[in-house]
Formats: sequence, C-alpha cells, structure tokens
Amino acid sequence: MTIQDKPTGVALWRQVADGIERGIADGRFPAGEKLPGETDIAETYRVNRHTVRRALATLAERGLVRAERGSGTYVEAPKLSYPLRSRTRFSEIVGAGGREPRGQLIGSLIEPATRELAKNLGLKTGAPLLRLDALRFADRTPICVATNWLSAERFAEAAPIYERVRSMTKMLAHYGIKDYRRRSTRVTAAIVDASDAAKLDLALGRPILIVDSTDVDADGTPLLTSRSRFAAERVEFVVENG
Amino acid sequence: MTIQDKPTGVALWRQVADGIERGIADGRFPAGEKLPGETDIAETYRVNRHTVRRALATLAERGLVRAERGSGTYVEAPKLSYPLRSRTRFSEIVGAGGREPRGQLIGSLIEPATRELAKNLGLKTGAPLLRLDALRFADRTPICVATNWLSAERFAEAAPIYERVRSMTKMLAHYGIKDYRRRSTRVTAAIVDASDAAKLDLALGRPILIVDSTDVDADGTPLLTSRSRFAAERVEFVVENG
DNA sequence: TCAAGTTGTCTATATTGTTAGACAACTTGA
DNA sequence: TCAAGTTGTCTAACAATATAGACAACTTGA
Repeated sequence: MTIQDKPTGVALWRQVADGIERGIADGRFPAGEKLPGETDIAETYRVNRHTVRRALATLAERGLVRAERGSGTYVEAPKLSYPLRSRTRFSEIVGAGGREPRGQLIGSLIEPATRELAKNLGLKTGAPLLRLDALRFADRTPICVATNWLSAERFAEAAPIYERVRSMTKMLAHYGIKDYRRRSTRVTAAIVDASDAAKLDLALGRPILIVDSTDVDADGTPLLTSRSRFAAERVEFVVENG
Repeated sequence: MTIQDKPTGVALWRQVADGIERGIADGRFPAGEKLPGETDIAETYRVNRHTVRRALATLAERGLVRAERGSGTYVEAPKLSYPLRSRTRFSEIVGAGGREPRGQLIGSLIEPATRELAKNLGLKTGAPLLRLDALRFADRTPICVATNWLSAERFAEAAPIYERVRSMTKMLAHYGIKDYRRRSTRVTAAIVDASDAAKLDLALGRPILIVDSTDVDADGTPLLTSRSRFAAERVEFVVENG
C-alpha cells in the first residue's frame, strides 16, 4: 500500500495496469516502443515487481503489450480495424485509421491458371495469369502479404504499373477501371510459414488470417482474384451486418 | 466472487459501495429515505452481508448514509450544493462537501473562435482557441461535462498540464495566474443528449443544467469561457444574494 | 566471450478481502 | 408486552493481494 494508504478497494496491480494503459492510450508509450523495465515501473509506482508483473500480464493477455524475455516489454500497435465490405480498399482502410498505407511489389511472374483460379476469373484452366505478390504496410508495419492473379492478356503491363503507383486501385484505374467491388470473401486462419514470417516480420508459429477474394467490375466481370495473409496480431476484421 | 467470476482488481465491497452511491446520486434512493436492509442488499448483489456492511461503512464515513441500529440505514447525501459566486472553484466546492473532486480530460483540440466565443474572450472572430473537454467527478460520481475555450496562443500547453494536475485552478497556476474570478454566469436547462448521457452515466431523457461562464483574471482580462452541463439530479445551484 | 540488463519462475510470508454462522442490542408496530 | 425486523459485534476459515528474495533463461552490446 503505497499509492494511497487507505484501502480503496482497487487492487494495486489494477491501478498499475490502468496507469500503463492510460500511458499507451495517450501516447506516452508509443506503439512499438519498449516500456520501462519491470523494476523501473515497480519503483515509479512504489510497488513490488511481482505486482507490476501481474499488471503487465493482464495487459499482455489483452494484447496491449508483449513481453520479450531478456529484452523488455513492448507496446503492441493497436490492431488495425479492417472492415470487410464489398468495396474494400486497403489504402482507404488504412488511411481511415490515420496511418499511411504503403505497398511494395515483391515479385511478379506469369503462371498458368489452376482450375480454381480459372473458375474465379472466368477463364480456362491453364490460361496465362499474371501473378503479383505485394507486401502491404500501415506506416512502417507490415500488415499483409497479398498474392494477386490477373489475366496476363488483359493486364500485361500491370506489374511495372503497380510498382510505380503502389496501389491496386490506381493500377486498375490505368486500365480504365473506375470502380470495382468484391464479389466474394472467405476468411480462414493458419500458422505463418517461414517465407511469410520473414516478409511480415513475424515470429514463427504466430497465426495469420487468410483472405481469399475475387474482385469484379461494375458489370460483374472478374478482374482479379487474390489470397492475402494478414498478421493476425495486427488486424481485426470487422464484418458489418445489415 | 459473484458479481463477476474473474478477478477484476476491484473489491466486492467497493463495487457494492459504488452501486449504492450511484443509486443515491440518480435518485433511486432519495435523500432521507431508508435503504433496503443489509440482508436485502446482500441478496441483490449476491454477496455476504459483511461485505455489504463494509460498503455501507465507507459510505457512512463519507457521510452519504447514516446507520440507525434497529431501524435501518438512511440516505444522508443531498444534492451537491453548488454555490454560484464570483469565486467559483469546482474542486473547492466539492471538497467543502466532504467529497473528493476529480477531473478527467476527455478531449482537446484547436478550433477557431466563433463570434460569441471571441466576444467572451476579447479576441477576434476566428482566432485559434484551445478547447478542453473535461469530465468532473465528486468521488466516483460524474457531476458535469465542461467544455472550456482558452486562447490557443496564450495557453498552448494547457491540455497536457490539465491532464496532469486535473484541475483548472492548478493548470492556470502553471501560467502564473494566482487568482481569477467569474465575470458572468448564465444558467439554463435542457434534456441530455446521447453523448453527454454516456459521459455522465445518465439515462436518456433526464434533465441537465447548462452553465455558460467566463472567467477573468484580477485585471479583468478574460482567461477562459466555458459551457458546462451538470446532471440536474446531482446538483443544486445556490445563488447567494448580497 | 562476457557482463549487464532483461523477463520468467519458484518459495515463503503477511495483509486484505470474502464468506459463514451466531448472537447481542435496538426499533417498530401490532 | 411481544414478535419481527433491524443494525452491531464477535469468531472462524479460506481466497486474493502484496511483499521479499533468489535464481534461471534470455538478449544485447561492448
């Protein structure tokens, strides 16, 4: 009992947890930054280190902080709230959260359509597809790896264009496509593989959200189909009902 | 552990005490009336009678209730008596009632002065104003939401300072303002809107008291102008004549 | 490679919170 | 006067909270 001497009915660990949470909320402890060490926190709150640990444990359970043994405890970025609606644009969604969207082309190649890809795009199995692999960021934090398949015939120059404009929406605009919408969205989850882990700067064994989707133009003609892998700890999908 | 099953860090007696205090504040337990018996309270909160007793003890210590052996426990606390005089300090007024004043900054932004605000503050229309929205408590009971406007140039750092000291008076003291007084006060009433209802923990449709005021320093220079919305059921303004 | 600094885990002890039961002291109204 | 209902007080047991110290496991940078 050092914060106040009279019993308040509010446990010390709770007071410490609330104090730290307030610090995160108001930016005294920015996302990604290291918190003071447990010993330091214990000292500033004049409380035992175990009490601080309990406070941090509740915050970690809620995903607000992440402890790294031997290194420190870090503020987790608040999850990006990602609405799943028919008009889904990564750049708009990220921008709406006050963060800067960024895309980076990490690979492009031509490959023949599997049966499923062909079905999604309304093409024949084996038709040539342009595959674009992109890494997408909110500010400097990688959010997802997206693999997009488009008709190689219709969108022959898509790769260099995407590389320049760094936005799917703008790239499609180059082909005269003013608007498009999501025809289908399927969400599942898995454990990240080594390749994606490296791209997303994610520890092995962490969960990812996998979104399979197909975008169509105003007439319903398929434009592209894609599989995106999101770092689960950085996003939160919001399904809007109604 | 019956109110919730996970440990919350808030003692049961404290939760009961807060619940009863809320009931007194919002009129479910009017001043002078008898509370339900300790056994009844224990039953409604699904808690031991001793726990209720501890809750009542803390309320009694603060003068909110008075226990009469053999008869019952009665509500003491009348509405917060809030004198409207030229030297009006929320913290002093609440403190004088034996309750603990508290302030919480709920928002701050820069906005241009409307004609009326400019007039109150002796500035030009459109001048940059710092707007501070604060929620003020007596103990744990929200009393009013106050929107304060100050010159953004003169009080550039007011928001973080207020956040720290949680008192308008102390914040102004940081700017070397030792004393100030109320130049004008206007009182009206309305029905609470949804936003204020949530902040004040007030049911929709309940009345609020609206106070528009301007504070000036010893020389008569305007310092801040504000609009406060009080939960009508929790305060009683006292106008002292003479 | 090593030292310093970090989080993770264990044991132990004291204090506070919560429940349970019993009975005393008192008030109220029939 | 008496029964019912109230608050006051006591003992007892257990759970949750808090402190203390020691050491392991790990990361970082010199």
